[in-house]
Amino acid sequence: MELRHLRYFATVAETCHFGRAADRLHVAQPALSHAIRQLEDELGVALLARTTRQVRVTPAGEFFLAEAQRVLAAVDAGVRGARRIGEGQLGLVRVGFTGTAAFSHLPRLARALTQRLPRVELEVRADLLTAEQCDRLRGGLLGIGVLRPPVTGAGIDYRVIEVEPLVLAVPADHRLAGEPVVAMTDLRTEPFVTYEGRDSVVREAVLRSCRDAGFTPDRRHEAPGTAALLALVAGGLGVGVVPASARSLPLAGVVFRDLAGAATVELALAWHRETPSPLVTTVLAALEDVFPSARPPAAVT
Amino acid sequence: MELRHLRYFATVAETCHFGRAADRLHVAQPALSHAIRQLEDELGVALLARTTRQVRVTPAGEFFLAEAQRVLAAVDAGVRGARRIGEGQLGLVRVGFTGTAAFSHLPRLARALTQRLPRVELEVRADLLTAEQCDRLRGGLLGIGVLRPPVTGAGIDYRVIEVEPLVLAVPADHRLAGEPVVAMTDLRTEPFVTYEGRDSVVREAVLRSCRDAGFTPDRRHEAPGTAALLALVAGGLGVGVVPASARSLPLAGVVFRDLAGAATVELALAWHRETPSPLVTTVLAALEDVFPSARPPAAVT
DNA sequence: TAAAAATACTCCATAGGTATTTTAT
DNA sequence: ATAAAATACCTATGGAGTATTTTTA
Repeated sequence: MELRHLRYFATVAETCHFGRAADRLHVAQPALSHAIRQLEDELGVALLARTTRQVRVTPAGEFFLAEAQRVLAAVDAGVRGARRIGEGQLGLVRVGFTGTAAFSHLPRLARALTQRLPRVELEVRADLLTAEQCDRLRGGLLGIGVLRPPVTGAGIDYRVIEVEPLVLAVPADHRLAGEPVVAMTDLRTEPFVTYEGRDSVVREAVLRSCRDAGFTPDRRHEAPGTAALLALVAGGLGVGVVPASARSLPLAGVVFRDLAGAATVELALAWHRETPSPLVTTVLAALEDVFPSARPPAAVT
Repeated sequence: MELRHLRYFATVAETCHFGRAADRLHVAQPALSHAIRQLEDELGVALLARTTRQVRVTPAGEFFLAEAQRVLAAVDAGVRGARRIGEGQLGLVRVGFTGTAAFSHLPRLARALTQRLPRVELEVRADLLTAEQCDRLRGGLLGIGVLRPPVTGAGIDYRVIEVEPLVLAVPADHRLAGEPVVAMTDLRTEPFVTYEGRDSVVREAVLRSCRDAGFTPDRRHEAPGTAALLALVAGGLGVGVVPASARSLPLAGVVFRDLAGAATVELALAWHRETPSPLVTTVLAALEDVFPSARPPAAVT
């Protein structure tokens, strides 16, 4: 038995007329008679009760028709689905985010995705450092990473979507809270709350900024993420230097001030160069105009 | 696309090995390579990522595999179902019953059917007179009738499964309630509760019995069915003459007594001769030893 | 008698076979 | 070096076409 038999039978059963069914199927009438006969022989049941003047569907035919229609519908669904997946319009993307990007960029990304690729499901893994994301991209555990260059290791392509200045976060009652702009050098004597961990790109940018301003910061406390860091700042335990996108995480008792003389950090979309799954490709393409490149694309070996 | 493609793909995807899949499918390996290539070309998607050393299923392939399996399962179900229907082992039989048969014979019939043909559904239409059942059998509204011959009209075959004597139903305090056997002639002066309607076979048998005993009954009341008739008897409104199977409908205040000199009535399984649907045929066959013929089969034109 | 399904017969497209090559580990 | 998929090529089955017959309403 082949799909041909089911297609032929379904059409004949629906029209109750071999000639018209043959027309619809673009085959000659004897081909139909033959195929239906084959089908009935294989099943050992009459599906159609036919005289030369009328064709009726038997109870067995009625039942088989229902199944045949299910089958043909399932085939159709399979074809469509497979094609959609092939075009990257259906499936599950796992997207990783660095700390603050989860707050500032995730909402826009999610909204854009559900609007443009409604059949693509989004799975989010937040609070991943750049190095962790690169590993997971290579391992296929992530499809796309929202991270801060430079990327570590080989095989990762990325596109910078934002160049953010570092800004100052101080308690609302801090002496610098009143200044519209603060210079890095003003922070020489301040106790710092910094990000913890060796691999944090922001942490490195902050330390570099201090070095460039001619001092080594008094790192009084460390926090595992931006939210915790700001909480410590609100508690008056020190000042924080964080990416501007942290402003989308307002916390009572913390004010943000522009920082003159501080480094910038970048935010980029990254993916594994070797496995350009159609899903990731279309998702990246769909995100092109929501997150345009902030600089010409760059690749790192 | 044909089922062949789905069968081949499913097997390769399950084994992840063209050679072993070819063995399982009893075809040569190049045939598989070719068929899968065809399928992928038609879909425009790679379903299998293959090197000469390993075969992996792509996400599109994963999805398509699931659909293919659904399809193959549905085809199988369709084949099995159609065959079962062809053999009459699946489907819905509508069975009609005359008044008392519903109480005396329906339980046994239903039990036998669910046990022997568990996939056959039973739809019961009770309280149908013989003439009504014959019409419905001819019209295809009933598959089988449990009725009292003689059948009316042409095209109905039947098999007598029971020859029942008529018995007497009297109030428990009636003068005849004490007799072990009552003769028809003893009823000459009794008020009768009879079945209503012109076509009732039992009613005619009762009237004939009275005529044979030399009297015309005093038909004081009429009831639309055995249950109602017995209720009137219990109420002391008269005596009833009913088929012996009415004994399976015990009612407080009514006692049954054998009747000497009364006619017998038959109970038969009847079906439409022209449309011997496999369902009806197997059901009748399955009922053969639960309801053996009480006399050699008879046909009426 | 006429419409429509079945049958008879022919042809070529293609499914599937064998032999061989290519490729990745 | 070798297992395994792809390629090349060939054969024959059978799907589908045309012409015709059969059937029944």
